[in-house]
Amino acid sequence: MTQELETYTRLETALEDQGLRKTSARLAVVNRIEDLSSSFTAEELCRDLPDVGRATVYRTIRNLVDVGALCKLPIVDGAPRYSIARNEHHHHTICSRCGTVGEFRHSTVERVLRSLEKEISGQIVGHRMEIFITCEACTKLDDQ
Amino acid sequence: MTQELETYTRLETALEDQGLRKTSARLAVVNRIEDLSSSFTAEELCRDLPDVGRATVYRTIRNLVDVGALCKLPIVDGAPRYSIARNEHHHHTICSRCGTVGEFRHSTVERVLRSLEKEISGQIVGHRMEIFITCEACTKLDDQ
DNA sequence: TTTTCTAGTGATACTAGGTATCAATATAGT
DNA sequence: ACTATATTGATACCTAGTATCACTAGAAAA
Repeated sequence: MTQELETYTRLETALEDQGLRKTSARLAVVNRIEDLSSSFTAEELCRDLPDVGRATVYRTIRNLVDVGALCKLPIVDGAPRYSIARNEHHHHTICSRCGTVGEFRHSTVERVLRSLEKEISGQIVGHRMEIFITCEACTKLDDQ
Repeated sequence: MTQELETYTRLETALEDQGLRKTSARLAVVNRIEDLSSSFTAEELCRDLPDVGRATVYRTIRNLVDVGALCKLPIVDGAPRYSIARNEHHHHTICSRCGTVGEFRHSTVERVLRSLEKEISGQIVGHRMEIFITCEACTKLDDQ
């Protein structure tokens, strides 16, 4: 009984929890996502993994989104970007230059929602908040 | 000099302000949008206006979005929905059943942003907030 | 370890949503 | 009415994503 058993990554675990087989194709997708450490589009992932079929890449992404391991961020005028969900409930920062996605939590957002309940007709069932930024790396590029 | 001069709608005015010709195709698109009184997708508009070419419908929508007369709301797993922008700065409610879009303004959202500036690395250049609801009409459908 | 059953794969064809092209046409100014 | 040019819309094309289905590989039983 070694530490090896602990080396399953959180995405691998997400697959297991779904009762999905750990196939070489799925592991390739999952490993690539974890190597990226940033957000990505489905097509980018396909390009990075030419030996995995497009259909499989899309299917695996969908599995991971369904189980909550990935967030799918709709992008106006572009393909949705995916990022690993690190916290239970959170919001995103998106760099409008390079597309890098970050996470933040803020209790005030939830408080805003409660106060809005009165002025909104209908029942609130969810919300989404994104903050568009110029990230530090892109700001540095400007300064040069 | 009659009141007739006042009958330009806000979308017609938006076209004029762009220096765009008021062609019959564009007026058909604009009138249809104003008749709708709700949000719509580009394809819905094409279906409603079979005599206007698809390209023209899409072009006109793009013009109106560019000038700020329409809001383009990205929808996860679906075509973006458009709604007339009635207020300068606002956020949207979206009924997750029927897609109806509403507007709301809330000063607290802006206050949240200011307090977030400290904990976010990079410069905030914009934001977006959407509240997903079950609207009253859809709630009534449930009750039956 | 081989067999067997089923989940998974990936090439292909397809769909939806949207844009570029370009000859034909409508618009607005003279 | 004439003319210059903005606009149109049919067409072809593009990107993103899904359905199909014969084939393959994983996992569990024998």
